[in-house]
Formats: sequence, C-alpha cells, structure tokens
Amino acid sequence: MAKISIKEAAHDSGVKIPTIRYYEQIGLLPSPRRDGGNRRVFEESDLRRLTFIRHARELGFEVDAIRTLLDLQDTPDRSCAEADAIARARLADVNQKIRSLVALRAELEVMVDSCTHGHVSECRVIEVLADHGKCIFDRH
Amino acid sequence: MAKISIKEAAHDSGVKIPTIRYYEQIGLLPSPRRDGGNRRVFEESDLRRLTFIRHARELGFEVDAIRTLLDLQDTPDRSCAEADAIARARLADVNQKIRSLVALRAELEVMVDSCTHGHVSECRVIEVLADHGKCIFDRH
DNA sequence: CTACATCCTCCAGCGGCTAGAGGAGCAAGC
DNA sequence: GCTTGCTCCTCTAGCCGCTGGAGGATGTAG
Repeated sequence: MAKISIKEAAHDSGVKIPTIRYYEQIGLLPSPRRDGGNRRVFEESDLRRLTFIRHARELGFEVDAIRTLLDLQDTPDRSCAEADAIARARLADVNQKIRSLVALRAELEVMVDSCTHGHVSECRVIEVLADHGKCIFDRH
Repeated sequence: MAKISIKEAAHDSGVKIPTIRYYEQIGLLPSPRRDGGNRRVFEESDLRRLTFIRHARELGFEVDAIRTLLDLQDTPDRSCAEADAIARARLADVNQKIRSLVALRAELEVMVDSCTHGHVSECRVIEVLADHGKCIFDRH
C-alpha cells in the first residue's frame, strides 16, 4: 500500500500525471512527501482525494467549488448546507445548459433538414447564420 | 450608412468592441479602412459578417468552423456540402452533450434529493463524489 | 480651452489543463 | 562497470476565445 508512484496514482484515480502535478500546484491536493530521488510518494488518502476531484470535475463542478467541497469533507461535523447549495447551484446550471442546448439543437435541425444540397448561394445553413431573423427562436 | 464606428458596429452586431478587434486580429474579419485619426471605419458588409459570426458562435461553432463557413459564403457557386457537414457535425456534438448533461442531471438530482440536511459526515453529496461506486451510472 | 468620450495599441490574464524541453535517477541486462 | 530505457523532475509555453487594463492619441461639446 505504501510508496504509490505518480504513475500508479494516475492509473488508480483516473487523473493524468500532469494534471495531478497541476492540482498540487494550485493547492487542490496537498503536496505529497518525496522519496530519496525527489519523487512524489502518494498515500491512500491522496488517491481518495484525486478520485473525488475527478468525479466532481466530470460532473462539471468548477475547481473553486471542489475546493469548498473538499474543505467541507475535511470537517465532518459541519452542516452540509453548503455542499447542498453547491450541488443545487450546479444542478440549476445543468438544467439551464440543457434548455439552451435543446433550443440550439432545434435550430441546427432546421438548418440541416432544409439543406437542399445545392450551391452555397441557396444554402439554408449559411443563410440562417447570416440572417438571424430566419431563426426559429428569437431570444438570442 | 457610411462611417460606422467600432462602437456602432459593436452595438449593431452584438459583438463587443474588444472582440471585434480580436476577430480582426485573428483574420476572421477583414481589416477595415481607417479614418484620419487612425480609427476603424466599418462597412455594412462588416456588420453582416459580424452578425454571422456572433450567431454561429452562439450556436457553438468553433472559430475554425466559422472561418470555413465564411469562406464558403464568399464563393456562392460552390456546393454547400461542406457547410452541411459542418452543421451536421455540430448537431452531433450538441446531441452528445445533451445526452451527457441529462445523465449528469440525474446524478445531481439523486445527490440533492437524498441530502438529509444534517452534518457533512453523512452528506450524500460529498459521499457520492468521494465514492464513485455510489453513482447511479457506471459509464464514467 | 477644458472636459470628457471614444478610440488606439500592446500586453496580461482567465480556466483547466496539456505538451515539450532538458535533465536526473533507477533497475535490468550485458 | 556501462548502456538502455523507463520514469520522474522542474520550468515554461501553449491551447481557446475572449476580456480587461495601462497608457496615450484624437474628436467633440460647452
């Protein structure tokens, strides 16, 4: 269990090597101790932290939010209201993003569906981009 | 109609002033002529181009894709197959993104729904992030 | 003639990595 | 011992698509 190299840490956590170093640099991961050859030696706790970070990043949490979540995790007797709020804010973000992507998809679908595969001069794709009035939505 | 200042161009096109200069710098917008005081003087065609760019950016097209689309627009007798392909690729992107955001939303919803508003120690939000096995999805 | 708005150029910074240069250390095979 | 090849180190620069600020020139109104 001891003497986890950066390569192993990367493999086990799913975070790439330069990214691990980057997380250390920005203070998201505590600086691990070094062995005789100045190489990083990671602990199990570092792996857990890296996995936490990776998962949170996959869910789209920003590094600052993750920093707060990690701080919370380190003080287990505090109220989890803050963690809850961060997750809710993220959920709201995601919902907003889904809504705008769905609208966007509709617009792109009209574009490609009405393409007559002729010349650029009568291309709906170009036309719609050029003239926003031809959009099916007017709120952007 | 003549003598459109950068401020007017920004207002009319919806592209911010520094962004207009940036687009000129990266060659997305032709360098406009200058007046006596070295100020940019835009034409109607520049406004159309800027609007085109803004709309395409809003739809999530990358600058390189927009460059190609603009080139196509400038040569109207070419086949629009390329424009069609770019739009289709973008549509596929958007669909993929929607799928992953919907999955993500489900995961976030489980998180916040099962929050008991107690202490961090039994916080589901933190827990799910820490242990990916608790995820409802296993494909990330 | 002053005040203020607008413009100019140049350069640095954002987030979140990612890649490359240039070098050190370590284990295994000869 | 010596070489090969892998891993590791630090440091720096680059990616995208802007955005903001410094410091200065010009234009316009009162």
